[in-house]
Amino acid sequence: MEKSRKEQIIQSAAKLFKEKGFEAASMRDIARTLGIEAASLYSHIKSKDEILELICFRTADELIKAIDEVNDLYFNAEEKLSMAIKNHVKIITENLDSSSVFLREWRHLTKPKLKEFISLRDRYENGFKQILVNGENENVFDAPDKKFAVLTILSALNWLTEWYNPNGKMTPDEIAEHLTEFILTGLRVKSVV
Amino acid sequence: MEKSRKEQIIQSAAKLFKEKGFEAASMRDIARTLGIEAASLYSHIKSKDEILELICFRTADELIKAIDEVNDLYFNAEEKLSMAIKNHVKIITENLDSSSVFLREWRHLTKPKLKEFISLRDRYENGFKQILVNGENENVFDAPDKKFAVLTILSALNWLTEWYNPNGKMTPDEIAEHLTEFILTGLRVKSVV
DNA sequence: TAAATTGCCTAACAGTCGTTAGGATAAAAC
DNA sequence: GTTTTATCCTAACGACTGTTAGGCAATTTA
Repeated sequence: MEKSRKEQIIQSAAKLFKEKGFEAASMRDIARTLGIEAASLYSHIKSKDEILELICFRTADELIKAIDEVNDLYFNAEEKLSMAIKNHVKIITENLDSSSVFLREWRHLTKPKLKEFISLRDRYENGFKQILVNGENENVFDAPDKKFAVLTILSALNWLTEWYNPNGKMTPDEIAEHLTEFILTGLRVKSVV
Repeated sequence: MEKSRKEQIIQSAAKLFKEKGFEAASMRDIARTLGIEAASLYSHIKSKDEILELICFRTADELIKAIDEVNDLYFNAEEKLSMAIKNHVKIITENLDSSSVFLREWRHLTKPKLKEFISLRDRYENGFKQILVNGENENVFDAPDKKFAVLTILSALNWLTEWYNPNGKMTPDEIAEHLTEFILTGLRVKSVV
């Protein structure tokens, strides 16, 4: 069975929102990619805003589910961080369009939903923060300013949407490995033990 | 002497483009913040597109000038990287609105200017890449995939526009220091030498 | 003092926007 | 066989978009 019309609409919209931005992509643009008229979209969705909400909140839910799982399943902080990064990279690379919209276009969410979204995002960041606290207790991480560290880590992960190419040489897992290595040990030459 | 009207327009536009996005911010919005009519803007600027171009290319020029200077003035790779990061943070934090537009809204540049912009951005990235090559030759950096490393570093720097608060506790220089430290040595506990 | 320039105005343009109303057609469910 | 449901259509709405034309008043220059 192929995807429901609604799902097709959301997918097309995500691609266009990514390419042109939420405001610049019109309902008529979305309709055109599906070979129908703009008015016909409204048999499947309530509004343009609703499409954006669906895209943003789905991705948010997926990320939160992943970080909660990691914090539940693993004990070791290094392992936790490594898994969290792997999951993040996986979710982003497997849903490039939605992820870009999630990261770039959430600003266009309207009032009540916007607040809800931001609190979800904060919750995700706290999941990462928790890992850093764990790592400090285990004496393997050194990050005095946790919030700063989390934002720096996530920024490195999120920029993926700007340059990741599904046809490139690196697989998502390789990217995750590189990033983990980079985040853990930085640029400096590793001393031979 | 206060800023020219043109400069005021660009500044107001940058703020609005940052807050609402390029497409969502209208000429009437910009005019309103200056207490004039939208049509009056055209005594000072050619088009909405021109405003975006001015914002994007100014920031690009400033960044490129800074990286070229660093590569000219310093020899030591670690010092170079540290200075490059410091300059980047300085430029971004001192021009938060323009920088956000530069990073987020450049997609809306139109055809010929868009290409020009991308090549400037590439040139900036190459400036950083050069530093990593230096560091490898000096045997102080270990980054097999230079492009990957540069993108990861820049992503950490660029996310600043998303969370930096001029009224926050950290000064730009402190932020730059933290970032340099993070990029150089990562999260891991530093062994006592 | 006359001429030119600057900075703004009102009015309007052609086009696009998201969305609704109301109806047609075909397939699925009862 | 009738009703429901899904999917699409045309036509139109009011609002808003970037931009131009043409003119008025004040300031600066010659």
